[in-house]
Amino acid sequence: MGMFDGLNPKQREAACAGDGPLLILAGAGSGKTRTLTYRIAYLIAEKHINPMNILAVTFTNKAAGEMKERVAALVGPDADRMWVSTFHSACMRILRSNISLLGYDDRFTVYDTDDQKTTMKNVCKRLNIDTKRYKERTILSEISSAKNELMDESGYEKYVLNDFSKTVYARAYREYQETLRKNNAVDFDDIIMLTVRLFDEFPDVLERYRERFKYILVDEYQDTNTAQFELIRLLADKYKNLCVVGDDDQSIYRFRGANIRNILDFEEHYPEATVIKLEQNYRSTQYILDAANAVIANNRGRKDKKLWTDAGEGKKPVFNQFDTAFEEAEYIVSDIRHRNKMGTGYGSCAVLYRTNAQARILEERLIMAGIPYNVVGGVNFYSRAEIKDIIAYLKVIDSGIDDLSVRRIVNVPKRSIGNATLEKVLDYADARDISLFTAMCEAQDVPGLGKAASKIKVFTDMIGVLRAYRDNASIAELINKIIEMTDYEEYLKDQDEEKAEDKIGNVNELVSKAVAFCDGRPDASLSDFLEEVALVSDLDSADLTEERVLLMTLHSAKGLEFPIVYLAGMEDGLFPGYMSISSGDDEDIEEERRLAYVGMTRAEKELIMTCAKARMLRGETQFNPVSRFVTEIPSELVEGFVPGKKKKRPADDCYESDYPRRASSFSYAKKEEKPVKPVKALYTGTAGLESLGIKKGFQKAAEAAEPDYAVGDRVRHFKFGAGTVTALVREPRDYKVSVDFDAHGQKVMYASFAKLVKE
DNA sequence: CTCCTTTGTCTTTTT
DNA sequence: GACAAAGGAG
Repeated sequence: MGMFDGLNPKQREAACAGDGPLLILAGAGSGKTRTLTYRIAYLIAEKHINPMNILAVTFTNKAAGEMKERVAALVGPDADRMWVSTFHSACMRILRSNISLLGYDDRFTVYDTDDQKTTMKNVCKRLNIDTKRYKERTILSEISSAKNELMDESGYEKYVLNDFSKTVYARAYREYQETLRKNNAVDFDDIIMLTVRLFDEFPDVLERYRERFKYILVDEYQDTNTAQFELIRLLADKYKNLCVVGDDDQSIYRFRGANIRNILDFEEHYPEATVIKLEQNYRSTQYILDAANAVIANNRGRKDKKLWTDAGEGKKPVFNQFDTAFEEAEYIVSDIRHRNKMGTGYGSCAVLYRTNAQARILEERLIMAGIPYNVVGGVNFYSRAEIKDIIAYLKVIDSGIDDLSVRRIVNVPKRSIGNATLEKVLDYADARDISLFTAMCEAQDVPGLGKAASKIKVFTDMIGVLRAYRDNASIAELINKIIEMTDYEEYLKDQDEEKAEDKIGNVNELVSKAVAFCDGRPDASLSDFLEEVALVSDLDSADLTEERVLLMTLHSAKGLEFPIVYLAGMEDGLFPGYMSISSGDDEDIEEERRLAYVGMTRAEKELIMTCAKARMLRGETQFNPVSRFVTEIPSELVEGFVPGKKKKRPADDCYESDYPRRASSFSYAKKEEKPVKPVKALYTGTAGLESLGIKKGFQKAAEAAEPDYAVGDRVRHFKFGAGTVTALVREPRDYKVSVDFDAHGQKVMYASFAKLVKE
């Protein structure tokens, strides 16, 4: 069978495995997507499965698009009839035709993170929840976790009975959910949870989809959360033709509910499962793989596997430490420029980092050096204010049920409709149980409005005109009409002359996106467009083919590969992040380590790791030691001096002896080490840290030690000088200390970072 | 009602 | 250090 000649024996075994549950453990760069694609092709071409009966699920739209394309290349247009989509868009499709069973209108909208936050703010106001004590974000993430665990508001209330500190969340959850329902909206997590509920409560619906999707394939299975797991389980339970592909070592989305146990316990869920391991790596050279293997080996409870390659040993990974983040960026940029002179294209280089904030300093240096680059991720295109404004207009034109959108645009641009007016209309709407927009249409009946009623009428009339206009115009034309009727460009210029140009550009970009969306599907409705927009991120459209250096977070880099990879900011406190260090939960550090593994295995030919001794973080200079992930690499596998590298120590008894020992944290060199200065010409030298009056070393943040000062004591801060302690509050992870500084006034800071010295 | 100033919070990561 | 939200003045 010629079709499968391009696969290695293991890949072929996986692609051509028989029916029943199948787990493909695919290490980084082992041809995972390729194997999955061929498996689908095998089902269609060899087993003559009707493509209609196949459901392939991925996490990103990009992955879905690529897979569909690749399958089409193998089996032809038949591929169009199968579902290849993300969890979210698959569920959206199911909900669109069935959500009325759950009591929602089938023209429901999807709230993004911003919308959720606004909603929660209103909820807190209504329930008199003190948002100083319970932040909207915290409440929302609690609700999100609950939904990822399939706990609806009633379930959560029961769960909370054992924990009174959480009753506030339970109240907020219920009110939040009611608000969403009133607005006929769902959030991201609802999309999955409601689909599961639909299947639970309506077995006939489930049965229909079970018959439809006789073959199910899931990519990146290690990133599924409980709700997604349950969804797949329900669908696959009848025929059990479930093929999942993943790598437990690349599970990096625990923070948003991914449950690594889903992949680790697959064989327990499906005892009859076939398991195939893909361990041959086609991406990197041996040194890089060895280094990555050495790091990930420090994690416990992983599926045993070891990547190998026949690509040759290649070059050793390189490590360099610098005095400041500025010098680090300088080095990376000059190294890229040097390589470019030697013939390496800019497009071959990628700089990966832990947090988006690190991009800025790198960008500055790249601009100065005149090197073309792209930053992937960061602020999502669709969450920019100007785009959200236009989308809100579209949503109101489309349905008007969604109060949130109405409130967003009612006074944008300024129409002299303020909060007081809005509150009156809102009261009127509440009393009658109608939507805000409907109430606004009856503004003349709303008591106490006075002149404001006519202002509202101008607005509702305009929406009316736009609605009429929509009926025989394309979406792009409609957007242009909105801009024209609202004088939106004028509004942007009034706001900020400088930024206006960019923003107008973005709005035009949205028009192009609308044109592209309608291209090839003339019957697409406004609702379809809005749905697409809700589920798409601009990560999906990132162009990786240009000859530009790419900057992105480690998370965004998953699934990609580059000849030259820089891992910047390899510092304990940044990567692994401060949060994961101080949480005291090993799982957190392990997740960060998997992230390091993902980063290292992106490199094909060369891996360059860098870090800085001092770095500006949250407005304060932080001094961090070399990342433990660097020190976990055996020195014979690294080029360059790793300071603070510990000697092997006798095993402590924290861990069972058959697990690799976790590297101990926060060991740092006691003696002064010479800074690595690979780029002598650029290195300007910095005064020693000590001269700034700072004690060297990283203060251990976990288990905050009680400060040796108390309220009323005189203390000294390295930057703010002398002051008096006015308050000392114990917080879960640290002491929060308030100091009244003689020269700088009142400051509140965390004790472990403030490094206050008692006088 | 709007504009301006001040204050506080934030930095993980995103479908 | 950046940006949003809240609060106060006109």
